[in-house]
Amino acid sequence: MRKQPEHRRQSSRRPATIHDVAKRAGVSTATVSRTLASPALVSDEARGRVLAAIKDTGYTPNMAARNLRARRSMMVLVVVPNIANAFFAEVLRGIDDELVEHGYGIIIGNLDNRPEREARYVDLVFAGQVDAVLLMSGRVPTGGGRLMSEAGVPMATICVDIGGAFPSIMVDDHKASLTVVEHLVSLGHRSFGYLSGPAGNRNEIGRREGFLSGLLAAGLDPADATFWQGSFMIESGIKAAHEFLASRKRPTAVYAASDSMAISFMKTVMQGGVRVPEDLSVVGFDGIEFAEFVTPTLTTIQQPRHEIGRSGARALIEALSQSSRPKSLKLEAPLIVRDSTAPPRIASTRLRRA
Amino acid sequence: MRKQPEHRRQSSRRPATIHDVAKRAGVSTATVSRTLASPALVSDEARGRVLAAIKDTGYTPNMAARNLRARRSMMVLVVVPNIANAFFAEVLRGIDDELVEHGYGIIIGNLDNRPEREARYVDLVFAGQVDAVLLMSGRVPTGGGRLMSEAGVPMATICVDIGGAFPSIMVDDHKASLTVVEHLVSLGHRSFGYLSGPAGNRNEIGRREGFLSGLLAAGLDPADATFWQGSFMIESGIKAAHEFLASRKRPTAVYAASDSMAISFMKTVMQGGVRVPEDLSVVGFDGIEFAEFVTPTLTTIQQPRHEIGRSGARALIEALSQSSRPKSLKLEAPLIVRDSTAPPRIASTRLRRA
DNA sequence: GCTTTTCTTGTAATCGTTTACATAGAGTGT
DNA sequence: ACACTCTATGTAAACGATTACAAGAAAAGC
Repeated sequence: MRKQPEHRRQSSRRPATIHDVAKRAGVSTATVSRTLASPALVSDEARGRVLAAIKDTGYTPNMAARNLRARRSMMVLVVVPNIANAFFAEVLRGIDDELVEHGYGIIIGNLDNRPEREARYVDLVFAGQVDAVLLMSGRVPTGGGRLMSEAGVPMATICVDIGGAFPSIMVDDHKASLTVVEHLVSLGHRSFGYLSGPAGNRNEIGRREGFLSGLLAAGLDPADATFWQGSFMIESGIKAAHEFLASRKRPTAVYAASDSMAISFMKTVMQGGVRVPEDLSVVGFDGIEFAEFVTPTLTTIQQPRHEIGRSGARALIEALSQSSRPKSLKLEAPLIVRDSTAPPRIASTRLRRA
Repeated sequence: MRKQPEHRRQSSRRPATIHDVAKRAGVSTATVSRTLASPALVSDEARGRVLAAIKDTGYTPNMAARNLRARRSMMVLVVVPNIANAFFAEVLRGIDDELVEHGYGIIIGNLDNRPEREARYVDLVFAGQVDAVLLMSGRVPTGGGRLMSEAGVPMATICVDIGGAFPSIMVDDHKASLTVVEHLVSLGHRSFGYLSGPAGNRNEIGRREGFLSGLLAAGLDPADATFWQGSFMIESGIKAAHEFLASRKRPTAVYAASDSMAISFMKTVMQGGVRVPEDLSVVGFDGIEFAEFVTPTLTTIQQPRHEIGRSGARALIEALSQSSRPKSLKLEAPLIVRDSTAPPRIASTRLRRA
């Protein structure tokens, strides 16, 4: 069981270091470092030699060393509940756009909907491997008995509201829901169904309350509305649809708290013989790409996903440069009216095709 | 313009280091390090004290320091052409699943379809910030006059074939195309259309050749087929559809080299009055989630995206541990038959609804 | 009891940067 | 000619881990 010699990967020659450059240029490592970090401090002559040496050697500063010395990593951890979720992809793009501009990189923390995966990323943060954290999961990750938020790095949540004093960048759920109800009411609807998100979820709460406020504002009694318990996921839309089909009391408009539910709900009731939008109007929430491609195309609240990501990243960058806490932000989410909503049949038969 | 004192972020007390732990436990830093890396070398008694001290101080090893010393980063760079593309999300999940098991993290390199973004990630690799690279873009990233592949880190491409001696983990395009044609032929189709990917693209070439081979195998003349030049993207499906609608010679089955094109093609010809699958069968390639939700649901080749990601990551891990090159791999891609394909009308009217 | 082996532990070098401090030379003002 | 500022550079100490090597103590062999 002899020990291997320490450097065994000599096959690929090791990359040039600042020492190699310094030697070749005939200067000290300090001058090389300065040439890169603050060129004004270096004479034209020396700078020229250093740059030439850098080119010759193909030198790239070693990040681990730089980060160790500078005590920062130029990396941001983005915690996503499930990377396969199409909704997050565009948000990630927004984050990336902003971060790249400021020289930061993205480390993806994919929880894959398994809380036990949180620990790994808690460690990452405590290990100083990232300078800031953007959270898209529904709670503060924990692991080894500590909360990620205790690590002392700037942190913000986006898309979700996890309560507490946590800075969050998201859409105004309440306000968006209001516009949904207003739209449906203006079409002539009077009987509503609401397909909810998971009980207790803060986004769900905001959307539901907006829905209820909307009913009240229209002079309707929330008690007359039908409620189905959902989970934001596809399956719960199917389940609710079956309940809808089995029920005698059918609202003329259903508002689902997510597009996934809206789409699966719509598809399932249509298979049950219900025509959308003739017999039933359906509205979703999120504005996923899908929504434009289903038949009929889905009326929904468009979350400005790219903008959310970008704003979230920007909030972190600001907090980083001012060493302050990130600031919360509520964004506007427009209602996109498509083909899944129309005047109800009974109330306005004459208006159809007008 | 006075200089700031060096440590200005004293607001959040700095994290515990190995020295803090050593002092508290009354041992040397070497013993602390050994307690973590190879506990067998440490006496029970010392180990106990060290572990207690670690718990007390909340110590987490600093990664930058560890990486600097160990000359590795435990990070893998994944270069994606466009992170917002739903296709890649599931692949990423597969990659993540495998990497997490081996203690590696993911750094996302999002090119956002802009080649100028490549340089940043070339630097990252040369800077030793990642131990390996997984490429999903169509070419080897370049920047500052050097190729990413010259950095000497293990590298493989997944999903795509960029030619050369590059290890690739992907689906057998040729074989998959064959099964598409076989399926359509078995339904009774005799006249075909092919909606291609971008000219010269290696995946496109494989799929096209498979298509042609299939025709020949069925005793058909490829010269009778209709070809539309596409780009894998949505718009080119729409464009091809308009050409289809304007043409007198309409094949009874169209095979598109991507789902995006298949879906937009299908939707557009349907708006033009063509019924799918009654008048026209449509097949796609990729198996994106969408494909299941369009109307009619799309028959397509299902790329095992999760498995591709996982295998790609595994190939890298293997190469890393054996300090060898990653090995290429071709995966099976099944045909998923859905509602967009049916026997052609003319040829088999009697068979319909049978 | 003396040598040899085994087990623990500590010392200090190392990884590749950045940067506070020191220094040397040139320029400036009187 | 002297004191003083500036500019350009080098020296060396961090940053926080890992680990080769040395060394002391305890156990084992004869």
